[in-house]
Amino acid sequence: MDDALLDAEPASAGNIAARSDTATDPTTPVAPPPPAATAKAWETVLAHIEAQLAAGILSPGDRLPGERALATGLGVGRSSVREALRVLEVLGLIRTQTGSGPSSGAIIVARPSGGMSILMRLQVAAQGFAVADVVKTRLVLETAVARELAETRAHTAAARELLDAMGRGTLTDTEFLLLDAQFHLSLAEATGNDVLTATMAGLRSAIEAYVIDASAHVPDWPRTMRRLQQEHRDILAAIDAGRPGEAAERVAAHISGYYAETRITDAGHHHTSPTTSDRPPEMAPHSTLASHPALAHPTTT
Amino acid sequence: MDDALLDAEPASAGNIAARSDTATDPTTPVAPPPPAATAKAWETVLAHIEAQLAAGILSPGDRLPGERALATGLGVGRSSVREALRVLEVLGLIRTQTGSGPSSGAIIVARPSGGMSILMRLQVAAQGFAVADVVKTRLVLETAVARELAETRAHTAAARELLDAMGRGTLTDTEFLLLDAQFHLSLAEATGNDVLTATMAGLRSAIEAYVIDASAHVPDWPRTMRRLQQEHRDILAAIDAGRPGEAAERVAAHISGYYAETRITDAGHHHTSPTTSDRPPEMAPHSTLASHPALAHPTTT
DNA sequence: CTGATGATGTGGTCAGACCACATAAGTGTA
DNA sequence: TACACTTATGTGGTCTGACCACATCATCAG
Repeated sequence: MDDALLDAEPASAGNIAARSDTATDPTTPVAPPPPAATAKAWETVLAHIEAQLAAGILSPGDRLPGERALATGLGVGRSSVREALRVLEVLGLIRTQTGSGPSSGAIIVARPSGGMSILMRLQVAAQGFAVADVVKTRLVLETAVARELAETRAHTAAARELLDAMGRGTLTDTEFLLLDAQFHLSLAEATGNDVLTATMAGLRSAIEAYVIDASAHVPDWPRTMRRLQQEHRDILAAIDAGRPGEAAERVAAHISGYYAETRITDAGHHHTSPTTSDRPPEMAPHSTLASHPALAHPTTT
Repeated sequence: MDDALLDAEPASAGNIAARSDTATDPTTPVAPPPPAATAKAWETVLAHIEAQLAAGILSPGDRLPGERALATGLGVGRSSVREALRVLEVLGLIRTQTGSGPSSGAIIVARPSGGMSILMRLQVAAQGFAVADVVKTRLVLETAVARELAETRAHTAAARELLDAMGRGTLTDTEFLLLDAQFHLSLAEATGNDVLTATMAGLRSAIEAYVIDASAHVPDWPRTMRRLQQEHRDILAAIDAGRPGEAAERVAAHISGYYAETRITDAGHHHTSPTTSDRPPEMAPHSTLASHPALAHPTTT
């Protein structure tokens, strides 16, 4: 059955980004430059795998053929295969592992949160996304999440546990904000909507550095922390009580309140208010969070 | 000034995923295996570029050092550099071009829509995203878009032009749906929120194949097309008249109505209603759209 | 039956070599 | 001098071959 995974050009044709060069088949008369320029080798590989995913030939849990087999099967070099696999890995579609045995090689996983996070994080870093827009979008989504949870009386056990964890002991700002992120994410997860959950995870990840950095500038952090914690309790109470309108309002106030207090949305984009300071425009916070490797595939989802 | 772009370990330390091996600097005492296993070479490259983006050293329009320079500068092989650059390219952060001169090489662009699209499209293909969840999320976002546009009386000229284009002449289903997608996207763009716009583009792209496929099963397509077109006009009218509630309601009805009619949301995920047919579970539509290369970076944004 | 030991196959990485391409510099004319 | 042509030069794109570390599995001695 592995043969199907390597069929580059099935007789039925229609495969995207087929490579006519380097192919040993003399029947196809090269086809001058049909639509656009010739597809790049790594795009061929990516298209091939995407087609097999879309056709259901590959499903989560399945193993991809080895890099060498894919290369020879598609008529490309192994390095091109690797570039495509690297993309798939970062997007959260496959997981690679060295060694031998059933769990080695590239395996389909379909974990979108990691890819969403790195995408949004990098776009914010590269000034493609304004922090203010990230916050606004999060506001829209999380308000809808709270409303839906209240309407459906969804299970919020995970959120409550995180709420309790935030209440126990004295936490540093970073520790609290970590739990805070998990709390908000657990609300999204409670909807059962994976798209929503992954998007929320990405949005949060994109501005995480800014949030943490801003907490240092809050005058009375313990007081702010207590207020946020109380707001969390109120939100959860409104959800559990089945009051959609109140839940949505409280979420909106919670989010916009914090960002207004910390003025996070003032930083980090092209059209930024220039009145804040005279440093080189839009310096990013820290820029080096030790716990922030290039790929922080969150294990949350 | 290119020197800064190659500084792998600035004296201030703190760089993520620093590679102590192959480095010719004997000052750093190797640091056994600090947190986890050694970072992969391509992660080193990615982290290095991300750090420079976050620090503002790299901005849109800037050129990255050449692949060979980057490789020697970071002490990795060129293939590892390429894997990192490939990821950045797919995520819409850089654009590469062969040849010489100022427009060649890798250039920071920060175009998020393409990356968002391929991410969501692949996740749907790999069954990480349920089509129903994509539609639900789109419903939430686009409802908010319509409400905001009506509240702010935003400019909707682009949307109106597309509306007119959809009205002219007789269009095939595919042509109409293409304009339909652009119409909805233009609404998102009108908000000026790039995050929202990119997300909407990704969501649409993820289910585009399903939408087109489903249109073939609509019994009376010209009638459906006229109805959709009328709904478009009503939505735009509500927005231009500044009636947020009505605009939001009409958008919600428009979207959920179409997907209910075509039953698109019945297909394409793990927990799918098994009663529909007895084909191999969840066959994707077509799976090969000739106009659908692996990377369809939309030029819309 | 058990434990050590090698064979096998995986991804991860690097070095080197080409190619196609686009610009820039040089060269030759008119 | 001005213009056309030719030749470097440097870019990404690709392939090949070679290692390495690692994890499993088959083998074999005890």
